[in-house]
Amino acid sequence: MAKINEVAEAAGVSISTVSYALSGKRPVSPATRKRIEDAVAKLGYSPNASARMLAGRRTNIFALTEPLRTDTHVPTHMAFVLATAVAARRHDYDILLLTEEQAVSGMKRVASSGLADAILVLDVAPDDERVALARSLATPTVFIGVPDDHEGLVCVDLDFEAAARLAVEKLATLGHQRIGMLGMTESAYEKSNFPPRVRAAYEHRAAELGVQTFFRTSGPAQTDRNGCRVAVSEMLAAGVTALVLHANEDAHAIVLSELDQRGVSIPYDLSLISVGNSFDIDTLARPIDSLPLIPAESCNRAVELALESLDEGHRQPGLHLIAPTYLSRDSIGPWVGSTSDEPEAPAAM
Amino acid sequence: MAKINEVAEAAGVSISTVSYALSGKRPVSPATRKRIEDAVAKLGYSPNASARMLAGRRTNIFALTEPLRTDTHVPTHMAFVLATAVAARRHDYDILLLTEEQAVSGMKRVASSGLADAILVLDVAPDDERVALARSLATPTVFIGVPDDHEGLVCVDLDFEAAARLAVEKLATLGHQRIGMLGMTESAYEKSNFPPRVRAAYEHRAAELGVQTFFRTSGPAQTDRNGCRVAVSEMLAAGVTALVLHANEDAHAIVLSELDQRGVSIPYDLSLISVGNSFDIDTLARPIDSLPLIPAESCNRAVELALESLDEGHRQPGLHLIAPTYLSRDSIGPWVGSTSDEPEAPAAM
DNA sequence: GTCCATTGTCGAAGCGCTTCGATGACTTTC
DNA sequence: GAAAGTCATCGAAGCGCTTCGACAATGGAC
Repeated sequence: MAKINEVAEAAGVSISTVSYALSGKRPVSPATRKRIEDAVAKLGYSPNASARMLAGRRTNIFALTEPLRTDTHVPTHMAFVLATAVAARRHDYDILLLTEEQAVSGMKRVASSGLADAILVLDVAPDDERVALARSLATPTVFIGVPDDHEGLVCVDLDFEAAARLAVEKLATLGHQRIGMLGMTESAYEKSNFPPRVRAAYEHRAAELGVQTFFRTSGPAQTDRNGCRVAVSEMLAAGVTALVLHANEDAHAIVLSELDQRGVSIPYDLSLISVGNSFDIDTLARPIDSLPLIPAESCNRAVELALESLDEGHRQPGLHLIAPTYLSRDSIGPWVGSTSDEPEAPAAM
Repeated sequence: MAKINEVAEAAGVSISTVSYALSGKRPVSPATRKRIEDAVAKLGYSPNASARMLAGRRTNIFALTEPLRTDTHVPTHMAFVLATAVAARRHDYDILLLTEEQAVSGMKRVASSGLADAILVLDVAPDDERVALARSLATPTVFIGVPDDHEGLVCVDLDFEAAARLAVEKLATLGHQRIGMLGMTESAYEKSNFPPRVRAAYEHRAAELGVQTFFRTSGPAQTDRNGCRVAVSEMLAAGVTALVLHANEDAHAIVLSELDQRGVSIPYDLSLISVGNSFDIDTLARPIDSLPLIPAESCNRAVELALESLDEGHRQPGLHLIAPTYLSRDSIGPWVGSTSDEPEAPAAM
């Protein structure tokens, strides 16, 4: 491992000139630069990370706190971890993992020892204990996900409410007059203020557009196979011609199999849109249109925000909502039922 | 962020005394130690990681290279990542993530910049490109998994061959005289020398014990639902009274559902043992006895080996095979069939 | 009382970089 | 042709620790 002074000697210049040539922070003449580059290549020089951190007061490391909760879908979680790592590397940053208990205690440690320049928070819970901690830390912290109490924090997430509205608009434009939403579990609507807001956005936009809405959860505390089936059948019975899904992968699969079993054809008998899904929609038995939560998008934005907040003072808390993107899989179509105001029995019932 | 000199001043001692008091590398009188501890507590002092790295020539960071291959089971992979992080923290080490392309290029970067003290290699392929790289690096590297060509490397893994032998012994002791193995995919037996060795160990030990063996793969290039079913039915037809599974989770599930469908009762009609499974055996429809590959075990050992190889010179390449542990789930029982040497048709057929 | 160990503490020299201010060597300007 | 400005480069002072050698102060051996 060659050191910077060896490069300087080999190139016949001073140490500082080598540093400036490599960082580009001050101009260096082309001739000198060439000699330095040759020396670097010849010696296989690579700056020592520790020395650089100490002198440069920047570690080029982000800590990633990610307590893998028991009810978290592992592949989705992993997708976020990987997306964060990729996004960080694009800006020459590495990711230090803080898992399990370290997710909290590690944040303190990393902040007080200056091991990381910023902390990225994954798998955010509505009442996350890392919220209070983040407020007490001097190290910039970015939440990927929005906790209920996000006062003073920097948070990134998909604009779920906009996604819900967009889904409603799509369906309304196609003539649907009765639509349903299969939501998350009941407990999700009690424990957090976020799912109710998505539901409210859906209902509010539908009301504006004169569309009648129905709503069912996908189970009491966790996705309930039978509950989902009943929910779907009830909404179909109520004359719903389109369904918005704001639920997990299991619930999607259950709905699809139930519809398949009933001979309900998508999109002819029923239009289907998923909002805020973080799993891969194309692995479903029948891929459907979606307004997905894309890990890469959230993580890129989070990394950018983390970088911004490194410039002291530049630290502006706030919610950063990502505009939803519509992914078409031909699962929605125009409403072709009776033109009466009171459609009673859809074809499939 | 208080610095060490502030602590020294507050305690009325020199900087070096503070350092020694905190590291314990030289004796410090109880009275002085107390004053220093008080000062540390009062100032909330926490040593600066960068400075410590530079001066101490140790980063207390392990790099973890983990390219998530497309055919890797994500939750299993995640279990290894988490186990590594936990094991590292127990020795006061943090984990730096090297994912995707960075899995290889990151190894070089991390090694040449001295960012990590050692590199841990996950998701090892038979012909892993990181093998050659590891040999060229001065940074100690530990493989969690064994590549085909492991000459000169430090590798940790379950002793799969011992596990296979142990499974055979268990069954032989219970009186089984015809046993079968459902192995991995065909391609696994062509591309790597490792699955064939497990098969060979199984066959060799059976021969020693006078037990007749059968063998089938679980598909050509990937687990094949139908292929597995046929394999099971063929082995049952051949009079097999016990089955050893050395396959992925899907294959296990397929075998169980096939047996269930045929009314084959475990362990009365058929004994079942899984060897080297890295998924949670208890999430199967019917948990079965196993000699599992336990992430925490491999990762702990890997971390210990990494630490050992930090003491220069102490670097002894070698395979470190972990003795298998038998996990009972009551899926094996004594052979109760005919005592004839040629059992033709087991009860379930 | 002298000599030698032992113990606790200190000062200073790094670790390998970054960065600031200074200094020549040239150009430009009037 | 002197004053002012540019440009490329250098030297040195850190960054906040660890660690080595030195050195009083103490205690025991004789």
